[in-house]
Amino acid sequence: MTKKNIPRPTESELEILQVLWQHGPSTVRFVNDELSKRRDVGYTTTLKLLQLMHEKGIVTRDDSSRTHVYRPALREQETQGQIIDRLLEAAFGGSALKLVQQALGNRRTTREELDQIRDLLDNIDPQTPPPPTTDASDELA
Amino acid sequence: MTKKNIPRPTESELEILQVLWQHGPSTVRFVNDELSKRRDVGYTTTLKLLQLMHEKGIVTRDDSSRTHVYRPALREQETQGQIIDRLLEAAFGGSALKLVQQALGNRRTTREELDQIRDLLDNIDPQTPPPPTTDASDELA
DNA sequence: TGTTTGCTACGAAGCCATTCGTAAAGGCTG
DNA sequence: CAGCCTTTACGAATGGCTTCGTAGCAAACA
Repeated sequence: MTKKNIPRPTESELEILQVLWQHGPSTVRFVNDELSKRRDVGYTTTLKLLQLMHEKGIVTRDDSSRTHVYRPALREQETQGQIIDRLLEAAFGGSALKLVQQALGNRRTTREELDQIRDLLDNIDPQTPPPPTTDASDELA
Repeated sequence: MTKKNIPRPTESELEILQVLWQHGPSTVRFVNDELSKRRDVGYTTTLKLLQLMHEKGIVTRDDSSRTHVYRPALREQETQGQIIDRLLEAAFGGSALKLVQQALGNRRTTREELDQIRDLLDNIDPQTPPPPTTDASDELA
């Protein structure tokens, strides 16, 4: 199954991916310890999750030694991008603007972060061609 | 019934909420027609979804006439805000900056939207006092 | 008035995510 | 060596989401 088909990580899987992204290749024990800092989770639960993720191709593992070492098979940015895509469609009607407004509006954001975002904005090439607004309001059913 | 506890809408429920937010109070038929523009969905499926959402308190309905009229019980901004909160925790380690970077970085965003975001930034009161930075970078596992 | 159409209610099935219990095996220590 | 600890592998139970089929009823229509 060398599928390009990237499985969409569940919420639990994302938690684990975050640990792996942040700390690099990790054992089940380590991942579980990290997760345990945030919530109650059994060791075998974490193990099972990692095994499933392995089957799905979300992580790879080195099982040459008895204690397996897992590492992410998905890159952080790509994955996050995908998630945003979904969210954009699912909850924001495709409007990145609305999403950013929400992310920044209802939240305490530091001046430093705001500045960083401004920098980011200045480095974006605006996509001049506004997509032909597919206004389906004239259709009927 | 009158639960304070706001249930977190599922993805399908969000689709429906979007229709209601956008078009106002709607019948099952109307919602289903809207959903059908995007994907294949049976009438009774939409009906059931709306009934469940009603039970959960996600929508209210007027059943005084034979054809019931549903309307959202959650406000768009609040709901979207909640969703962002979750996403922030689940996938972005709580960093709104990272999220915004992803939302804007890998995406075709129009100049107009970028300008609007700049306006938004200018109207945000930055949280100048970075609270006693709980810098966890020295922790180990 | 009898038929057809449209609507709601309900239940059940299928699928997936999550959690946990238990067993088997390797390795380490006393 | 014996026993304990850690690890992996499974299997199963649970619960939630989604979908659909069927039935009953009301309204509209010819």
